[in-house]
Amino acid sequence: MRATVLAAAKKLNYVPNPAARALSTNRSKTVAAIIPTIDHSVYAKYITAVEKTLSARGYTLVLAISNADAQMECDAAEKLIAMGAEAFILTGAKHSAALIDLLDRCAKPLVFTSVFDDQSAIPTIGYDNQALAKAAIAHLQEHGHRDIAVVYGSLAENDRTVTRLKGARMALGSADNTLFFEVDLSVEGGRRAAMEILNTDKRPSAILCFSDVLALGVMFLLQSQGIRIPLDISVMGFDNLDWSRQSYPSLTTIDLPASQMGAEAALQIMRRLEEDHPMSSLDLPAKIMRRGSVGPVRHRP
Amino acid sequence: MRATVLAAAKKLNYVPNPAARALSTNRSKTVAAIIPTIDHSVYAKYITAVEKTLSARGYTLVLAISNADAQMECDAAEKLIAMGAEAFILTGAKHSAALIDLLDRCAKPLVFTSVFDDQSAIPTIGYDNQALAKAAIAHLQEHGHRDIAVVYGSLAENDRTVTRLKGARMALGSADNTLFFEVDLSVEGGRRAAMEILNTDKRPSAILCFSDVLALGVMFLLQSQGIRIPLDISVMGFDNLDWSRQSYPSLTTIDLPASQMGAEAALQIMRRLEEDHPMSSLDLPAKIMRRGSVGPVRHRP
DNA sequence: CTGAAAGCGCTAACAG
DNA sequence: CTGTTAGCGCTTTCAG
Repeated sequence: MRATVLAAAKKLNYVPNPAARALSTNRSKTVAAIIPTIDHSVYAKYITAVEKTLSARGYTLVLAISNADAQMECDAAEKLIAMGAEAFILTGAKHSAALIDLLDRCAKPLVFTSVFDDQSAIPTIGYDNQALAKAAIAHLQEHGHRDIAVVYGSLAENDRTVTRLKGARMALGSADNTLFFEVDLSVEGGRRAAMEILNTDKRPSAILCFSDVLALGVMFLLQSQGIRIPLDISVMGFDNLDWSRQSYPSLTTIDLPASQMGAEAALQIMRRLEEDHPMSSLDLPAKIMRRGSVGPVRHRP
Repeated sequence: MRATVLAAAKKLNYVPNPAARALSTNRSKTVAAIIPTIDHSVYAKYITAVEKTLSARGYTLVLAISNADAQMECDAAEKLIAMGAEAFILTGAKHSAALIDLLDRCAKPLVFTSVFDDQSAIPTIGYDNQALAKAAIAHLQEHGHRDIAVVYGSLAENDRTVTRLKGARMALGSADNTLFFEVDLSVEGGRRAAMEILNTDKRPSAILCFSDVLALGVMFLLQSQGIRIPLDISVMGFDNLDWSRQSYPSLTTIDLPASQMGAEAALQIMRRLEEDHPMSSLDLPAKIMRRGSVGPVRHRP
């Protein structure tokens, strides 16, 4: 009987109307993610994993782009609620109080990604940015580097960068021979930072970038000035983007578990939605990729 | 009266239920886009523009990723229809007959992007890949290059690449000293192609890549071998990704109107949906960015 | 201009 | 196990 009806439905090309179903069940099977920009491999990878994981179980991802602006993020969230999003995946741990309050009042399940924080009241699925930055500095120090420059994108709307910076500062201790450069999170930003670095009195022997994108800009500029990497200056990145292994020289960097993070966030959200399973923070493994752009410090002539 | 109700609604935090509205009006205000991968700046930019344009007018983008697989694309479209997508934006002009048939039967408005084709029955919003490839070859020829290698990603599921290749072949005429390399569309692919190129008997004086991503891999490999760009070999890309101006040397490439394309596609879809305005193909301007990676041919010693 | 009611297509609860 | 029915929250139509 059931079979005959199903067969007839198939023959008639019947497709259930999702709006009617959503209205009746009060479930839209839609989850929202808001990312600062799609135009960065690290977000692209993570969102790809979210989309795959969600759609494999019949859920739909709706995506909004905040341009790293807290106000835009909040506006986007309102729209997404109005569109029927059942849960939210936000990038980073710092968001406008209005947004958190809104999601709380609407009782929308919520996860933060790209960070791991034990203390957070809201579950965080990501990595320990502070520890990773510390590890990066330690890696440079193991190679004898004492004069290190740190390059990063805007601190204003990016708490991951702030946390990494804190970690780097801790690892560096009271060494005040460290140079810090805040630039645009872009290849051009990296280039500019490197230009400034070359103009300083005491050139650092290593440059740590909080994104491979910045590191690429740094490498391009150093090469254009005939500076050898890592012989003259070592360069280290963050993200482990696709090209970083193939670059010349290959880039020493930190591999972030972007895909795993997206999949886990999606999974936890769905379990929360379906079985009311409580969500919990997750510290995903990241690791240093030791490659060719970091070498031992060379003593100056 | 109207005002008092509106005020009360605001005070009570009333949000219309989108599912009920969709059910009642038979309109979801949702449009679907399917792209091969999100992890390529050129798609990321175009999708960002689609999302912005759509959401500015109260529409929602639902995104699916096909991994450049016609079957996955078709499956994704079915899901998207079941989710209530009202119209579709597909990348490229080549899709499974089943998919086109499906969208036709469901009477879903449809546009193709990333290509412009006068002859297409379905509106195409993009650029003339064949003409652009011709122009690229011509640009190299103007610099005296006669021995040219062409590097591109998989032809199997990418009609833009096929069209570009056709254009390049036409511009090259009967010159059979041209080398063609089909590789993975990645930095690693570019690296491999460059390795092969260096191993050929008669090294070309210029390498044209149908993506900046490939060009980056080519440049990395040439540099690792101590080959000077453009002195020893010229390199040309396609896409004009962010970093291409900052690379060392800066990459001569073709600027594709990715953002404009996304915005136009979204706009036409919405006009079609709202005013039944017929959609029409659009040939958007692309142009050669003359930069540092292409130089005059040097006669061999 | 305001108020009442039907119905969009589905699910869930309940009756036979 | 099958068949019937109420109702999800909105829009639209029609009556007052």
